[in-house]
Amino acid sequence: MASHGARGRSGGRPTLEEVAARAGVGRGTVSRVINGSPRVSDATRAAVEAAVAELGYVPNTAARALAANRTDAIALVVPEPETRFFAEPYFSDMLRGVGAALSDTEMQLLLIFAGSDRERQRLAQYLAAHRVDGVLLVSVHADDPLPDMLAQLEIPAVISGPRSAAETLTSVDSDNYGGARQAVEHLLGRGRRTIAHITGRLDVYGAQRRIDGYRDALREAGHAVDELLVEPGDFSEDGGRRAMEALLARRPDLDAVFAASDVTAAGARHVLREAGRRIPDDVALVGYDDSAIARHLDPPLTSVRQPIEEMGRAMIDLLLAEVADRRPAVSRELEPPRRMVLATELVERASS
Amino acid sequence: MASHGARGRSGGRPTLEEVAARAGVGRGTVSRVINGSPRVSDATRAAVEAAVAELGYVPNTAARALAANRTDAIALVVPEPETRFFAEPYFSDMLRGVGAALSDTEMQLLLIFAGSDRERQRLAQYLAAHRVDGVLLVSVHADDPLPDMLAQLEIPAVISGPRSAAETLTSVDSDNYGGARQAVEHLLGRGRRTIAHITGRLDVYGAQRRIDGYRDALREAGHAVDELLVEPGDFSEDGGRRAMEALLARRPDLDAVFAASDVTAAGARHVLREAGRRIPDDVALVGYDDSAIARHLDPPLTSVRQPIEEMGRAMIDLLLAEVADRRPAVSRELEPPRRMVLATELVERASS
DNA sequence: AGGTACTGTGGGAGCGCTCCCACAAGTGAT
DNA sequence: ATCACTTGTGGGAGCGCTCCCACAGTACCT
Repeated sequence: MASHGARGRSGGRPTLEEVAARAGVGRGTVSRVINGSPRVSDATRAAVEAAVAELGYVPNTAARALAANRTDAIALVVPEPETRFFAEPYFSDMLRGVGAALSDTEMQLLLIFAGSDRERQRLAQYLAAHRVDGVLLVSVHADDPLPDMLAQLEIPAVISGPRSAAETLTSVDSDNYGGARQAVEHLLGRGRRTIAHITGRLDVYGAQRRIDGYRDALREAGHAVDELLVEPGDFSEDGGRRAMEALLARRPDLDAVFAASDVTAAGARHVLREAGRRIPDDVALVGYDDSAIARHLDPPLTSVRQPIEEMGRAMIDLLLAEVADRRPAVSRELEPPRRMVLATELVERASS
Repeated sequence: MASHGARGRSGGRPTLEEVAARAGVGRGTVSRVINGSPRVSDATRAAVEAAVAELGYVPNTAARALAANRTDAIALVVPEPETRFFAEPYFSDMLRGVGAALSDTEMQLLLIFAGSDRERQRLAQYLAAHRVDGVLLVSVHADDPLPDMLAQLEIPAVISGPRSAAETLTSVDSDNYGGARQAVEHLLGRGRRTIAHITGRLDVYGAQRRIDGYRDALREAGHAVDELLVEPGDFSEDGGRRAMEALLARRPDLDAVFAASDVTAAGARHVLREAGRRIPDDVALVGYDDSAIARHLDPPLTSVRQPIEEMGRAMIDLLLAEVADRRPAVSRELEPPRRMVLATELVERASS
């Protein structure tokens, strides 16, 4: 390797200093132009820009990061194994939204999986080294220590799907409560009266909100809520199957099912078919997520769509704002966390 | 914000200097310990490690990058839109292999999509800024300018699937030639004599090698190669359909088809069915890739498996080596590019 | 005329590390 | 005892930038 002192002398990449010399101005002025400061005269700006173009100057990120104490990078942390990431359209939609929102920014996006213990270990190191200015957290379980860790390191973070009503991080969510109401009101409007609900995992806040929406929609329509019609699931197909069996055994007279996810609905559909119930003639079925599976089910599944791509966009907007007006944690603790809730949309198909 | 001078003074992250003071040694010694240099006595090493643990020291990446002129990051560049990345198992398998090979390294992996012009623009800037030490290139077309750009910037790179026999970059590939031979020899072994080949895109080197393998296998078994049995496809299902129609029209007596991809085979299967040919009774069918589609086809498709995960691992090994013994480009040009070819495996199923 | 403000600019200091040179201390051959 | 290495260590210089202070120049009030 070349000797240390001679490293970037002539053949290497041009530096700020060289651009300054070329443009006949000082280092500070070039820096101001590069960073878009308004305190530069038009003539000077033009001269600097010409020098930049002539030399093909590109700022050295490491030097900038060191001097300015920022990295211009944010991480999308997925606390799941990679397999799930690729399997579920949720993540790719989210990534698309995030990517779009970031595309007119200098910010660089890092995708970090933290499914295994080992990966979590690496992530902890990574965050401790402050290698990103902010973190996007998706699909976090209620007892995950990650959010606390971020708070302690004072790294700005935005979470999709708050962990509880008392979420301390800035959060973006879809309107789980409203979405559930839409589903139930739709079923009521179709003349259904005995509407069951297969819930999601009860330790997921969004699942709780869907239950609330289900109950309130019934109540406000003047129906009593029969707890025999509510059966816990876990978002999985198998869970949907088991829940449906339990429901059919308890209330064979039910005429509609609202499932907390499309996959759950697919499991329920299977059991209903085996029991000889026709969909939607005997039992109407509504799912949640409007995932690919909803379109391909037989019959196509009515489902509640969450605007996932928009959520990704919103998360970036909030995170960038938080990174920009980063303040001492003290004053931060006094403000309530920012929240954003996006509307859902009922997509009607043949199953209801 | 706190004043510049006071920034990292007391509340902030510990620095090398502080660790050195704590351990009662010099800055250089701490640096040696951190970087695993052997030129440190055991006692000193222990003292430094204790200080590091007590202070919770984590090296500042930006400072290290600036001083050492490296980033400890490499990029996996995918010159495709994100959608394809998520749709094709090829990429997720590759990512798994790459991730595994990297997991006991300090290297950080960046995933960069360069499907649109805009994204390519960003990538160019990114590379010009030397923000990564090396690049992994997957799925590059023959006329892509990316490799030249990398060469000019003197950024180490490894390509999966060389663009031609004269590929100048270090490359990792599966044995397309051998894989095709396996497929054809298998069909010959099953007593088939009139074996057609639907090729891949002719501008893809791997597709050419599969054609070579097909021809040589037939020739060496003492059969003449009938060019009427070779029809160009493009790896797509539709291409497979069209090619199969052409082949059936020209040589209705064919008794086997070797397709250059599983998707192509699926298209061919469709046409064969419509023409009333039974698989494998009338026509045996073999695909390439051993993708999910092969398992789910009716009948399940015999296919040539490429060890994609291993290829990912191999790419990392080669790239890290290249990054490690980075030399002036001059001496580099004198050596031939390194190449690695991994064996394929025929997975036999009901279609042949 | 003097003050006050603002605009535009140059350049010192410093970010936290790595690299390398200098040098002390020990080891063994002559 | 001298020389020649080797091993371990400290610290200066420098990586390329940002931040900020200082200051010249101009404009506008008293």
